[in-house]
Amino acid sequence: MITKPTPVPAKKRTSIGSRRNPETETAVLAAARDLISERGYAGFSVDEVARRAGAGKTTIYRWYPTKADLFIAIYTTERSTFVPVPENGNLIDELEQYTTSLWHFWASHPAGAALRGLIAEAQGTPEALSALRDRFLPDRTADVRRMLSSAAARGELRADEVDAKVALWVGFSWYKLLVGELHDEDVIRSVMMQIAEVRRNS
Amino acid sequence: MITKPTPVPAKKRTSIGSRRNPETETAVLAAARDLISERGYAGFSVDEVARRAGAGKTTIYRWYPTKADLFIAIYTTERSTFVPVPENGNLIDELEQYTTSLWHFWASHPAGAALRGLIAEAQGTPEALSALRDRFLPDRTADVRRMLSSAAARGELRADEVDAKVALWVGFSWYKLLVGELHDEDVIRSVMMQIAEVRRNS
Amino acid sequence: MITKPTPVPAKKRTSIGSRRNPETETAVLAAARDLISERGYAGFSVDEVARRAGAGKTTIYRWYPTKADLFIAIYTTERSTFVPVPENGNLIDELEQYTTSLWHFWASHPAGAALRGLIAEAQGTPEALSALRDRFLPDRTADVRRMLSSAAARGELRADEVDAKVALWVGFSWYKLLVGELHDEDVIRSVMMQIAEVRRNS
Amino acid sequence: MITKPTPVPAKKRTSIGSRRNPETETAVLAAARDLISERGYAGFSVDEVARRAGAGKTTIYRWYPTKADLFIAIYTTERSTFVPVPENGNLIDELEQYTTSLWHFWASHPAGAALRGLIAEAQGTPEALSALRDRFLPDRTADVRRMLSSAAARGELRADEVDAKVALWVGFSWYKLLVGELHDEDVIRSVMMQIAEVRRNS
DNA sequence: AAATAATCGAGACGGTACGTCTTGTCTTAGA
DNA sequence: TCTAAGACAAGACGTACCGTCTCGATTATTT
Repeated sequence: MITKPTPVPAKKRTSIGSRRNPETETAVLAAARDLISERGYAGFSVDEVARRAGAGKTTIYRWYPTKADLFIAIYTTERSTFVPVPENGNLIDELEQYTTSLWHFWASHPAGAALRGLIAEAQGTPEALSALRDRFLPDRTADVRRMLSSAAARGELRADEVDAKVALWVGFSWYKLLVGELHDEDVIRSVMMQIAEVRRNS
Repeated sequence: MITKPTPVPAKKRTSIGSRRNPETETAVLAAARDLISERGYAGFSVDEVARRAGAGKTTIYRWYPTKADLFIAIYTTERSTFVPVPENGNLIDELEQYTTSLWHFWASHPAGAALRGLIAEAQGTPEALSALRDRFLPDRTADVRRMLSSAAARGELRADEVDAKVALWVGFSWYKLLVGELHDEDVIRSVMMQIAEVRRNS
Repeated sequence: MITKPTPVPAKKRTSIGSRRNPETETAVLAAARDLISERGYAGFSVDEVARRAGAGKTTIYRWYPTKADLFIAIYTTERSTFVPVPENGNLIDELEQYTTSLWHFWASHPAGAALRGLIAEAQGTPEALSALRDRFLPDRTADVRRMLSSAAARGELRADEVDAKVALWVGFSWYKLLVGELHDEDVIRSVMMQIAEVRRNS
Repeated sequence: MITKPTPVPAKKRTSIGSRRNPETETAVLAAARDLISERGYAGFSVDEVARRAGAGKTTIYRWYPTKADLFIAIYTTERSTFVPVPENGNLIDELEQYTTSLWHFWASHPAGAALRGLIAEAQGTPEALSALRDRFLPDRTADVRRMLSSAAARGELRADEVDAKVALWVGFSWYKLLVGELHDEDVIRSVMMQIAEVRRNS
């Protein structure tokens, strides 16, 4: 009763036969991106994506059997473009720059909302949880892991600390994303210094 | 879809007048606790809580205008009972014991699922987000903040590090909760050592 | 969600002890009248009457055990004032004037909506049906019956026709009320002539 | 609270694609018919129809946007089968036979309850009122109008009386239906004679 | 005066219906 | 074989109302 749901399918697309139609693929992803950034996790529905994309629901479910898969797809497009991986030999600077870039990316692109959706979804269904943990996380923490490993190789920290530090970094970034405090960039540097700190406690 | 929905309202309760009926309150909370631990966030519905508690939906909505409020209520009961706050003058030990207790609590009580639900809910609705950030978090991080502040008072770390360390601790614990790795207790000690580490980088 | 429901109880009334409070009685009836004329049958609720009247629901239910009773009460006040019973020895004129007055009354006072509500209510609950048939109807058709009986006494129609004619008159008036055609006064005269007609068929 | 709500979906029906499923259509109408005749207007709910029919509520609302539409659908099935239109050249006999058949139909089939529900519903919502007046009535009074017009063509009554007589007939029949006096068939003949009477008053 | 009894407002309560929404499955018809 | 369209069962959402109930205050009558 509230919203006229933007029925505009722009153009008519039809099947191109027994191969996946790339136009449709694009349209679905674009619609999903728009929707998640307009309305957030609540207000995101497969029906609405289909409507906006002018796609059949079946089509969407064929490619993305789980909402989680769809969120991952939304997230993945463009991330590498927008989050450059710095490499200047100074771990703290690298971490700070990378984290800042990432937060900007999250705040300014549908990807942030998509990740929030993915995490939320994972709290409900086991498939989404394993998609998050097994398919999403390893890839997405690779950059930070590499920075830390390089620093360890340079002797700046101990190799057996890397895992813990990665977990700390992911946890911190997610936490700020999930409570909606991405604007709070001032804390980044001091936290990254903390993470970069070599441990001397027994 | 899966289970016979447990229609059994056990006993008949009647109103005790125009003041809140504590029996009903108990029944609702108990039903909510059971439900979230049986079925998780998906599968948790106010309808079902009402059905199990033998309560009217209106009653539930009267007390808990938001699902978030209900989750907080589920979480809050018993937490203090089950998560003792250690105090032995050794920060790392305190953090380790406390975190371990908390993870046990999360893993073994509906509270864990409730917090997961609360965080998920917060990704959808602004009310839930502010409930999480403004009403839930400050209270629930008070213990750790106190431990760290005490340590700072003892000169074991710098006072201006406390906030960052609290955020790191919360982020890390949430992260492990959200990806379902609470069983992975081995990492706790090394991470707590990292958090407890005094920072010497500029 | 739509309407701020006009909560204003103007003044605070309190109990005057172990006797019925006439102020409250007046307030309830006034609120009920206002409500039914503002919102019609749907949109009429005891809750709202209580709210507007500043009365307790229990109080209302004490006096009017059934919604039907409340409708009858709304209807009854003022009817005699507004619907004069003509008496001029000409049956057709009497019927026409009386019917016209009645339709005006129905159209311009809450009473019309109240009767519609009463009839609708009677389709749902047996109590309302018997209130309508046994307590409401006999009284409210007495005037027309008297007109017809007088005409029969004057020899203008047969005595055994009266019942049928009363039923025809009631049916016709209700019908026009129920389909919302009270404005259609042009038909009144021809129908009343038809009703006043003496029957000559065997 | 009274009755075991008969959940029995007998068989599982599934979608037959992007066309309306006639099995479902039948099941919904059957359930609606049963329900209205078992429980009457109060006690009739879309929820319960859906439950009994094993249909989704959305499906029902798709076909019958208004309860009024559903009532009309219940009413319409089978009416022509059960209410034959007599044609023997004698207006009074025709009216009497037709009215008697109709009352029997109303009394013995869900249709009667459905019409009562429709009329009641029309007192609440404008949509239902216009459905009743504009979509239901013209069709359903066509038979009687035809009888009267034929009689007028035969010179038995004046053509300009027909409308008034139709209104009288509808009003009378509804009245008896609405006050639950369909068993009172004895009055039919005398009333029909009255209606059939040619008017001689000026 | 004190005790008793009725009446009041307020509103909590268990139920239940409303009409809308979303999910994931399924079918058709067209390319 | 893939597509858009959309029907479908299931059931949750949050709001509204029903009629019953309990409270504590207020008042009139009885003792």
